[in-house]
Amino acid sequence: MPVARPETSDSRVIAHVDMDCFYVQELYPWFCRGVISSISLTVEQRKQPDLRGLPTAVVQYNAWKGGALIAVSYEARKCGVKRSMRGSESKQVCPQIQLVQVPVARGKADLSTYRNAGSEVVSILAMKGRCERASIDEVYLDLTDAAETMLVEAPPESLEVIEEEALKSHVLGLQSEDSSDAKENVRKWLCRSSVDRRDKLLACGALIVAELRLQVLKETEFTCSAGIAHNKMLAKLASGMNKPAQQTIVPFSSVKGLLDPLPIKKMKQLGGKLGSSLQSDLGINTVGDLLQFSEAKLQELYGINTGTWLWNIARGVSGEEVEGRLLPKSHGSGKTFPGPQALKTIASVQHWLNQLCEELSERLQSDLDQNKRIAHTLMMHGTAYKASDSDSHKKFPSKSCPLRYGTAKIQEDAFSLFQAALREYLGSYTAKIQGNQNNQWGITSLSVSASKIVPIPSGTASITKYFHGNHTSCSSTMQTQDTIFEEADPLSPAGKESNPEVNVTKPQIEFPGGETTIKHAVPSSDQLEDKKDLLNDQNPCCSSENQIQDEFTQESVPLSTSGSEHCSQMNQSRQMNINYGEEPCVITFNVPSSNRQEQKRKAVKDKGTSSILRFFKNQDPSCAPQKPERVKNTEDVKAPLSVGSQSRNDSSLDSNQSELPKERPFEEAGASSVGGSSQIEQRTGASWSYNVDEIDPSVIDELPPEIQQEVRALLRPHKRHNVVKRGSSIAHYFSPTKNA
DNA sequence: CTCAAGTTCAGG
DNA sequence: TCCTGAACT
Repeated sequence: MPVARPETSDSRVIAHVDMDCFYVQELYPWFCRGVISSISLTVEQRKQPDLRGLPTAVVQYNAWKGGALIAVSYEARKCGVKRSMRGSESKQVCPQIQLVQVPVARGKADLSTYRNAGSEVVSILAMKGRCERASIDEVYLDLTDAAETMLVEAPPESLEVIEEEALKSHVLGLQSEDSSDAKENVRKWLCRSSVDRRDKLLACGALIVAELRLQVLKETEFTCSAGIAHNKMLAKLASGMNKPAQQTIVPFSSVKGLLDPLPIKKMKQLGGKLGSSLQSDLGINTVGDLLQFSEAKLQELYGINTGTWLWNIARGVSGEEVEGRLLPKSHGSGKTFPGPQALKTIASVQHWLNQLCEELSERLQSDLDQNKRIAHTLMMHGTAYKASDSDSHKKFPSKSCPLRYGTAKIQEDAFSLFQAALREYLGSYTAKIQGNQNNQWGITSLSVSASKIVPIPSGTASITKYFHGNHTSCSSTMQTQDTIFEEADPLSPAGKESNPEVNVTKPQIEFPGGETTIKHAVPSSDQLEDKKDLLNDQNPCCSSENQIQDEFTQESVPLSTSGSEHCSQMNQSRQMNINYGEEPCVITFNVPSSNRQEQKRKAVKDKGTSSILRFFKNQDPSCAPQKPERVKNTEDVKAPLSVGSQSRNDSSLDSNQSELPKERPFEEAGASSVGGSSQIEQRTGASWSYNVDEIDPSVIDELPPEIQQEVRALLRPHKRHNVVKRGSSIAHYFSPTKNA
């Protein structure tokens, strides 16, 4: 008999909150699903309040056929306007339609407004429990602790008044939802005193979520819909059931009734190919239909992990943790160049890469300033076609390299990556890469992204500010800053006391394959002939090589001290770099703070431990990677930043030519080819010896909590889905073995 | 085991 | 559509 398994997850209280906009929703019901649309609408409403109630659509670009619709208003739909129509097409169907444009910057859509709006809301929702930002407008909350606290200190039945908002909850399985006394029924349900503890916890969770949603409304004018259930999957499912601005509770006893008739494609990971395979392979349509298949059978068909996952979700079981993460793991910027717009010259590719990198760099700088995080990997991806040629089906490869801060360097590195990729794409040495009109290739999309973002010690914030404050006025300080982070230890996913040697080999880790690979990855100078003015005397664009070399020198210095302290090198090299960069300033060496040891909630989490002390208070601030305060918007520094960065960065095809020479003097003075490293060596060497005395070179546990958290997170990239822990029968699902 | 690169999925 | 981001292989 298929029954949802209790296991440990059943007493958790998980909420999924999906933003929408209530007052907007009444006017624009189609906007219920996202802050993106809501925000753009709000902005537009302020500008032009007349838009209310009119057939409206949000459109991206208008160059070609009026742009692409990303959101269509209810009124417009009545006119027959559909998503995936072109703007001009919608005009034909609905001449009076109002088209609102997504902001454009650097020739591409700019979503920073929406990202910031999402951050605004997240910062409020994150206050009552562990919060995971699941997308630009969704979060998961683990409210277990808060709900348990509430149950002890102020259970619903003890309250004289229940929030109106909570009374408007939908309780799956509760009778007479639409009767006139629906709220009274909900009240009774919430206040039942002698029931399953799990339901009482959900009731507490519902009260908390209701309050959170009200607070979001008050402070941001956005509304949210929410689902409250015992795991993420169910919460997510529930949050979409009553929109907008409503919340839905899934009592344990209603899980089966919810899932059994649910079309399989509605499940979170089954909307695509896997869902289709399920339908065709098994001839099923609902989640309930899945119950008849054994776990072994599902594993046989779809692999160990997926099979087990399927078997579990069909029973409402999902052990996925709510990750305490409010900030994105990566930043990216991309653009497509469909059809005739395909890029056919190196110059045009470089132009667009520069635009993309400019945006990326700006966002990275904001992240650094506001969240004190550094990204360590730059990735470039593109799609391309090849006119004829044998293997025209080959895909354009992605390439990555260590990320160096500074717009110009990012641009330079991204361009190098592109050239390496193009070379590979076209085959070893197809002489004609530099394209003119008669090219055989075209680039139909480009994107750059930054990942492996880790926090820097909080004490260095002042350093960051110091340089940030100065770098706009003087490019030398900018250069200095670049150098700092260029040198920053990548903090690659190593650094566990178990194998400290890994740190020593870090260069290889950062750029596997060693030098040979690197040489291949980096375009050879002869291929840059057409752009030699770009890269001339500088060590030919080999950003990667520079990076490697720098890191080698960086590592080689400490090596001279002793070989036995490798485990601490990671910390110290990081510290010393910062010290080095900060030389003109006052700030003292930053010893990893050992307080705030509550850091890794993992330790406290699993059982609902006695960490229940507060109710309706800021709970466990460590869910925020950095500060318990607000999530910093990632890009509201645009104004001050653009003054410096935009002016010094190209807006034309060959801007690099004017830009690079400007920076080169500093590189040559400080870091060109061999000499540069030596200078760095000296300084870092000095800092090193100093730091060695200052710091107890132990291990990871001595890092600041934020670092620890991040490092451990890197060490434990979560395997696919769920599965309950310590559950007897399904414990083996955690087996590290991968399926094919 | 980790990594880079490829694929899939989900949103607005 | 186009753009963004996460996760799995």
